[in-house]
Parts: sequence; C-alpha cells; structure tokens
Amino acid sequence: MTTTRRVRARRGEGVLLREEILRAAEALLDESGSEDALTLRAVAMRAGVSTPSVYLHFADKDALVEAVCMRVWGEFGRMFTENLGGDPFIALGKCARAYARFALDHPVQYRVLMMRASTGPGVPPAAAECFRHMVNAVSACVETRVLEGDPEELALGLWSAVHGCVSLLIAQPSFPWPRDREALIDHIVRMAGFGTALYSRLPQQLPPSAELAEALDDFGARLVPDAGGSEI
Amino acid sequence: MTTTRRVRARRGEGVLLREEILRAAEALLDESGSEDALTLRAVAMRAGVSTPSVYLHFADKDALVEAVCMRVWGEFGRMFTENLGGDPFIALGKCARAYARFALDHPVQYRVLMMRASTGPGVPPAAAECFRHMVNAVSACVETRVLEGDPEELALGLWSAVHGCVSLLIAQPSFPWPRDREALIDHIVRMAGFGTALYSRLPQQLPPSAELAEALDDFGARLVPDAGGSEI
DNA sequence: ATCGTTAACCTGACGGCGTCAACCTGAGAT
DNA sequence: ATCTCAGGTTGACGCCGTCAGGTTAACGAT
Repeated sequence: MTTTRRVRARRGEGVLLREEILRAAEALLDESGSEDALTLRAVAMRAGVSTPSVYLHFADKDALVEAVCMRVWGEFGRMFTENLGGDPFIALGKCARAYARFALDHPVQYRVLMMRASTGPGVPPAAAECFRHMVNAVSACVETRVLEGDPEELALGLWSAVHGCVSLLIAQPSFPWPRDREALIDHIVRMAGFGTALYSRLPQQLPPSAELAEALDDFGARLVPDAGGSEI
Repeated sequence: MTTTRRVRARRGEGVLLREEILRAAEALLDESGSEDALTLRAVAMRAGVSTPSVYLHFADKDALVEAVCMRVWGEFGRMFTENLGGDPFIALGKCARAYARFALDHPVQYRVLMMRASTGPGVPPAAAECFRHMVNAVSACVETRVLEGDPEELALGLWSAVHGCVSLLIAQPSFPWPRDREALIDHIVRMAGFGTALYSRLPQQLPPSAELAEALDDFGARLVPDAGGSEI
C-alpha cells in the first residue's frame, strides 16, 4: 500500500493521476476480494493522494466504478475477438467458455460489472461493442443455418444462460454445486447452444412428454460423431 | 412513513418488534425501489423505534437483510408448489415462468436475494427447501424420460438460465432487450428446457455444423403438435 | 531572475451510515 | 409499595461520500 505522498504531476499532465487512481482501484478490488474495500479514501491513499483529489478526474464514486467497469468490458471484448475463427458454432462455444472462465477468475470485477445497480440510462460504448461481438458470433452461426432467428435476440439468450451460471456461482457459492466447475460450464454452454438451435424448430404446441422423449432419443442416435472432435 | 413513537411491547412480547421491523424493511424496499434506502435508521424510524433497537432482534444489518431474504425464498418455495401437477415437463415450464415473473415483479427483492455478497457459509434453510422443490420438479421429468441425468445438476442448469435472463433484465435494463419480456422469458425457458433435454443425448464429439443443422431440421419436422396445447 | 497565472492538489468540515456502551422505564410478580 | 429486568433510549465513535475554500508549484511573460 503506497502511503508515500505522490509527486505532483507537471502542468498539463494531470491526467496521469486518473490512470493511477484507476490502477489503485483495480488493485484494491483484486487484493481485498470485496467491493466494499473500494473506498474513495482507500483508493486515494493507495494513489498517494488526498481523498478529494479523486474528484479532479471522476464526478463521484459511481463514475470511478463505472470507469473500472469500462476496462472490464474492454477485456471481454478482446476475449471475444480472440476466440473467433473456424466453425462458427464451435467459435461461439469457445467464446462462451472464455467468458465464463474470465468471470470466475475475476469474481469481484464481474460482480461490480454485472450486479451493480445501473447508473446511466444508455449502454456504455465499451459494453455495446462487446455485445456487438456477441451478436456477430451468433450471426455467423445463423449464416451456417445451425441457428435460426434474430441474432440479437439469440445472443441475449445465450448470454443469459452463461451469465446466469457464473453469476450464481459467484453470488451463491454455498449452493450444492458440482465439484467440477469446468464441466458445469460445459453443460450450460452446450445446453444453451443446442437449446437455442432447437428453439426455432419447435412447433408452437408440443406433443406429450413420452413422444418428445422418443424424438429426442432419435435425434441423439442420428448424430454421427466427427473425427475432428468439434464441440460447442 | 410512521414517525410516531411505537408503544412499548408488553413483557414477553418483545418479538412483536421483530415482525414490525421486517415489515418496515420490506415496505422501504418496495416503496423506494432501491436497496440503498434500506438503512437501519430508516427502518427504525419507520417502525417508530430508535435505531439501536433493531439490534435487539438482529445481530447486525446483514442479519436483517438476510431475514428479509428468507421471506423471499419462502415466496419462491410457495410458487413452486403451486405450479406442480400435470405433465412434469410442462409443470417445470410453468414454475420457471412463475419464477421469472416474480423476479421481474420484485426486482429490488430479487437483487438483494441473489446479487448480494453471500454472508454465511451454509445454505439457509428456506433457500435449501426452495432448491429442493426445483430438484423435485426436475426429478419428475427424469422419471418420464424427457430429461436425463442427475436432477440436482439439471436443476442448477435450468435455474442458471432463468436466473441469468431475469438478473440481466434487472441489472442491465439499458441493454437492447426485445419489447416483449414475456416472449423473451418464453424463449429462455424453452431454450433451457430443450437444451437440457438434448444435452444428455449428445455424443462427446459432434458432427460439423451442416450435418447438425440438418438433424435439427429433421427433429423439428418429426414433432407433431398436440391438440392439448402443451408447452414448456 | 522574478513575477503572475493557474493547474494540481490539500485541509477541514458536513451529514449520514453501522455499531456500541451505558442508561432509562415501566409492566408484572412479590 | 417495592423490586426486577425485558424492552427499550441516549449519545458517542469511526468510517463513509462529498464539498467549499485554501495552498503550492510549474511555466510563460517580462
């Protein structure tokens, strides 16, 4: 913890403090593991600066937290671009897994990002870009006909499923989760992927359960595994 | 807002205050629409009592919040029991829809219940009972063979999907959600239900997307709608 | 070299929060 | 009438976010 007073920035370089404050905030989140530790006083002290100095670069505490979130959205966006390419359906699965892994590796950040009471009315640009990546990944699947429907709506559904799993894991760790988190994520991703693929093919009214089970069995039997080992 | 001082309870009836405090807390949540309004001072004033009197019945603020949550878990549990009966797969769908509806109708409560940093290490009894209801509903589906696998794990997956959707709707209201929330919930519930049903039938390695799309088409064509109008 | 300007930052204070130690008060048994 | 102690209250502490106003030092102009 930096208690030493920070050297005053040169004229015109006051923005440097903004960066240092953000880094201090991220460090506090990482080290404490709790968003409660993200105090203006703690952040300022860590940056070697007086508390009200934070207000030179952030309107209030919410603005600071929002700025931290923007960075996390950026990470998410980068993650998506890194996992694209190849079979779109598989790429979608890789993206989903990467999303979940990142969230579980940075639970505090994910908390702050997704479970905080929303501040502004509009979607922040970094978040919008991240969502655009999701939609693009889904669109590619629609083009190969494995998914059908409005890509934006499909993406929201897939996102919901993965987010639901990781957010429950993070917020309700005391529940009887299976030992293997990775396997659970696999389960969810596959469930969501195939559920989405199936959804648009279903009639409005369904046959009774027995007939359903039979059709499901047939579907499974019809799938011939690929030597390539593709998997969503 | 009750500012008038509460009449002191008779001997042996101190527990009455506990109930009034809980009611005051719930009212504050409902009326303000924000968990930030849930202040010990506000709760106490609303109950017509001094602030530290809350400590006569709750160890600290977390304990009070936890007690409010227990009531919500109770509501959830009741909701599940009300929607059982008939075709298990359909009942499961009804439960999921009721869950989502309740969450969206009580966003603040749902926030506090599911997005708060967990306090104690174990699962609170009311939550455990609620989860047991979920597992039971899934177990019934496993018995009719429409679902396959460990009911507890399947239930967690389904819960994840529905929770993900409603929690995103609540926490990120500025995202480009479709107009019709009800339709979105339907989408998610069907996706999750059929995704779960399909999951256990899938081979470890999958065929390429083109072949997958064809098999999915066949599956859809094979389903004959029921006159009864069953739907998950 | 020095001065004035002003960006960069600090001091001190306010009200509100959760929490606690200490005190009061009155209903009901004796 | 008195005693007891469950059922409260009072007042204070330290921490929080926030703000008005003061201080300091970098740099262009002189």
